Amino acid sequence: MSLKIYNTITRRKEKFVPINPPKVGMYVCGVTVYDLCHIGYARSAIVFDIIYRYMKFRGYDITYVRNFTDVDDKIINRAGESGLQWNEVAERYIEEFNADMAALGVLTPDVEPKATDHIAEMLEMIEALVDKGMAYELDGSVYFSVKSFAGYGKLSGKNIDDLLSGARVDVDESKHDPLDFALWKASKPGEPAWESPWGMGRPGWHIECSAMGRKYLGDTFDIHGGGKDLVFPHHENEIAQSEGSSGKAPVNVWIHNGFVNINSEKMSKSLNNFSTIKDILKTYHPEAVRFFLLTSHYRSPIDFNTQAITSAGKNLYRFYDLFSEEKKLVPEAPPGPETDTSPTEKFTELMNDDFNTATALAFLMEELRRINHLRNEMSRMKKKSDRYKNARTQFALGVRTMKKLGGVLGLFQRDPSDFIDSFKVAKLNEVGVTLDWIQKLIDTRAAARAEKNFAESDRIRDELEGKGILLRDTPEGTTWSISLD
RNA sequence: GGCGCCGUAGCCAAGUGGUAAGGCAGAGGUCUGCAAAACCUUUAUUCAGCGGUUCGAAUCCGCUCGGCGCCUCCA
Repeated sequence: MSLKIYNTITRRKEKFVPINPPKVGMYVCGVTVYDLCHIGYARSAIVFDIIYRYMKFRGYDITYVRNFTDVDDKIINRAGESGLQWNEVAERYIEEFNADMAALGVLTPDVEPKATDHIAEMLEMIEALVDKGMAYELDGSVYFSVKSFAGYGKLSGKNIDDLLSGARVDVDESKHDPLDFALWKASKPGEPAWESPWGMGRPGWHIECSAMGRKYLGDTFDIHGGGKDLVFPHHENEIAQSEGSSGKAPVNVWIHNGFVNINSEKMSKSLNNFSTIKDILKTYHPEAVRFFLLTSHYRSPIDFNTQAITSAGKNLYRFYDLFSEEKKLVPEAPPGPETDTSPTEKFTELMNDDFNTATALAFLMEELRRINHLRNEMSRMKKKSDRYKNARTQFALGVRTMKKLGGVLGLFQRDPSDFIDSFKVAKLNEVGVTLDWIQKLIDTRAAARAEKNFAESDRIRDELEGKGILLRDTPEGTTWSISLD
C-alpha cells in the first residue's frame, strides 16, 4: 500500500518515492501580504496542511516550508494608499494571516521564510544566471531569458511560440523577448531597495521561491505545491530559474490545488467577488469550513455555497454529538489498543490515493454510523452484562480511532462540549434569548409533562423550535440542541 | 488564437476498463405520550448527447451540445 500523488508535471498519479527517506521536503507558495486572505487561500492552506499531517502520520520526517512574499508591487501600492510604510503593511497582514490560519486549525510550517530575509540568496542565484548567459541586465533590472532555457513550458504544457501568439503577453519593448521575466527590478525613489551589482533594486516575484526552496530544502526536493493558478507563470518560471542555475530539476512532485468558486465562478481580486476568511468565519464554524473543503477532491473546483457548507456543518456536528457521549458511556478509558487497525488501514488506503479526503471522510461517516449503531444497541443491554462491557470496549476503541484518523484531517480535536456549546452560544446570540430563559421553559415543560399536560408541553416545545432550539427528551432528562439549517 | 479541465439522483459529491461510495433533502419503520437525536429500510438499469474500440465503458477514442480555468497580480 503506497502513497500515490498526482504530479502536475507528468500529468499522472505516481508512486511517491522520497529522495532521502524518511525525510521529505515540501515547499508551498504562501501569500503576498498586502490584504486579508480570501477563502481560496484557506483551501490551499488546508490542503497542504493535510498533506503535511498525512506525511507525519505515515511516518515521514517532513520539513514544510511556506513563504511570505513581503516585498512586491501590491504591497508598495497598498502602502501608498494607506500611508503606512511598505514593511508595516507586510507586518500587519502577516499577523492577520497567522490569525486566520490559527482559526482554521492549520499547523504552522517548520520554516516560514520571508522574501526580504533572503535577498542575498536571490542575488547569488541571479548572478549565476547572468554568468551563464541566461539572464541579462537592462537599465538596472535583470531579466531571465526564456529562450535560454530549453525546458521552458514543461510544467504548464505550453510552448514558447504559442505563448508569443497569445494576446495577453505584456509588451515591453525593451526586453529581448516579451516572455522574459524580471529577476530583479530597479527601484524607483521611495521604493524598498537593496544593493545589487546592478544598483539599488528589489527582487522579482518568482526568484524568492527558487532561492528559499533551495536554501531550506536543497537543489532538488520532493514536493512543491500551490494553487492551480500558480502553474503558469510562477512555477514555470521557478523551474527555469532553479534548473537554469543548478542544472538540476528543482522539484520531483508538483502538487496544485483547485479553486474555490462562488456561484460557479472563480473568485478573484479583479472580479471583486471574493470572501475573506474572516467574513466566512463570522457565519460558519472554522471546523465546518474545513470539513466542507474536504468533501471534494483537492484538485477539483469546489463551489462555495450555503447548502453545501450547512450540510458539512451538520455532519461535523453529528461526530461531536457522538463524541460527547463518550464521557457518559466510558467514564474511564478501558485498557486496550489505542486505535483499531482495520479502520486505520482502510483510511490509509483511501488517503494513499492522491489524498482523497472525500472518500476518507465518507469512510469516517460510515464508521460514525457503525459506532452509533453500537451505541443504540448498548442502550438496550444490561449494564452489568459482559455483552455490554464488551460493546463498551468496542465503542471506546471506535471513538478513539475515529478521533485519531479525523486528526489526520485536522478534525475532531476539540472538546466535544466546547464544540457544541460554541454552536449554542452563537444561536442564542442570533435569536436573542438567554440560557436561563430556555432552562425555565424546559422546567415548566417538565412540570407539564409530569402532569401529562401534553398540549402545554408541546406548545413550549414549538415555541423553542421557532427560535431554532430543538429539545430532546432522554431518560436523563431534557436536553437541547440547535437547528443547523 | 494557444493550452487545459469539467458535465454522475432534487442538490453536493466519489469513482479513469469489470457492472454506480458517502452526504444533504425526501419516503417508510424502530424508539417516543407525541417529537427530536440515533439506528434500520428506501431513493440513478444509469453517469450531457450521438457514434466507435472492447467479452465488458461513467471510465478509452471521435464528434456535438453546455459550463469553466490558465495564457495579466491571483491559492
